[in-house]
Amino acid sequence: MSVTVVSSLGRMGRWEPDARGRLQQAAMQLFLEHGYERTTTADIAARAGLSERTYFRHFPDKREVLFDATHLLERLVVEAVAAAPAGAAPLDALSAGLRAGGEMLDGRRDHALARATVLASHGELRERELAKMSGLVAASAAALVARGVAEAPALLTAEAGVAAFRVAFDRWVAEAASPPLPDVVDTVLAELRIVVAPA
Amino acid sequence: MSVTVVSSLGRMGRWEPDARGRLQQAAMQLFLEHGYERTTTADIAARAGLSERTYFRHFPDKREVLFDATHLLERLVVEAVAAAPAGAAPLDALSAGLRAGGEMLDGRRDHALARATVLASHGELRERELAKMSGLVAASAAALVARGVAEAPALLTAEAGVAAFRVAFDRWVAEAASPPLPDVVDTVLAELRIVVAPA
DNA sequence: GTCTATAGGGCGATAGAC
DNA sequence: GTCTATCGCCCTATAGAC
Repeated sequence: MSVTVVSSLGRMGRWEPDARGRLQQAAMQLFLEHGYERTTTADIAARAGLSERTYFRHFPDKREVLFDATHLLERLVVEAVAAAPAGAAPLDALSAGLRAGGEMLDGRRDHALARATVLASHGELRERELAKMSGLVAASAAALVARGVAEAPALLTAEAGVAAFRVAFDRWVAEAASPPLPDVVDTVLAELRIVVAPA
Repeated sequence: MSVTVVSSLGRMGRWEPDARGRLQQAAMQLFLEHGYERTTTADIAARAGLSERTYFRHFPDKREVLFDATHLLERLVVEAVAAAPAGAAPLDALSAGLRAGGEMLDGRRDHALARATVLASHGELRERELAKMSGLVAASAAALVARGVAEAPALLTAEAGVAAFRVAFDRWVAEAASPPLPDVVDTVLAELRIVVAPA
């Protein structure tokens, strides 16, 4: 999920460009090579050709370097929720948003798999991932409220929808020959509707 | 959520009894008095009359001291799911489990409120809380699988049900004159069924 | 119990770009 | 001059090793 937006202007002066992207790349490599625990923030900075102190200017802690793409995912979901047809039910609007988020990730399954491997290796990282998903819930709920949905149903819809997205993502990552992520999202949302259906 | 099971045998020998409970009490007090960040693990140990090393014998990190009751909650939910009527639908069985968990917490709203205040004060703690709820999802899904529910619907039911439980808990804590927690859980589950209902 | 490595923050200095 | 990215050094607390 590094989404390194490399400046096409070439070097901009005294420093190599894209320090942030270099830190992300270095971190992923080192976490895969030696494991998360046995990699220090100093190691990451060194491989990126920067000082440890500079690492902490870009990322507030050791975990955050793996979560830069979350902002983009959140933005895509929120925008697609806003763009959903005016008459759409809350969960249908959110469904459109989550599919849009899924499209962004779908082309990057290799990276998603590598990242999932690292995340699985350490509880700290899984905790951070959950926190990010919780942020997505809040953003999704806010996007629904902006459509005129009341607070309570907006929050519940967001919780259920994002939970389904997580399940879909895990399933998509785990299976080598998986349908495109947006399709898996649709499938899981349909399954959700069934298990939660009123008697 | 400290659930200090004080031994009624009085002092048992060389040490003051219930070191673990004393650590939990000391931590809650200090976090409320001076804030989470400005309390050190050494401070907690000192107030409990123990060494810092002993703190880490009882809890693996600074956060975990606030999460001891999670095991009990998980056990109550799992047992009640197992005890649900054989014919009950997955979400109905889980609903019984979550109400049972709610009953345990219902008599301790003061403590829940104080604890929620501390949790809200620091991201690290909210992350840990989410991780614990994720554990509850896994345990609930396993309990449903033990009833014969297939993996996929069991996981989805657990995700949605526990999400509803969290929403209910937050609502119950936030409102001074709230109905009993099990009732709020029922209310929120009913709301969930509505927002997720198939068109 | 003691000892140590690492995370992570505070502050000031430097060196470009503008 | 201002603004911003970097570095270096000092510090404490966490957490694990011995």
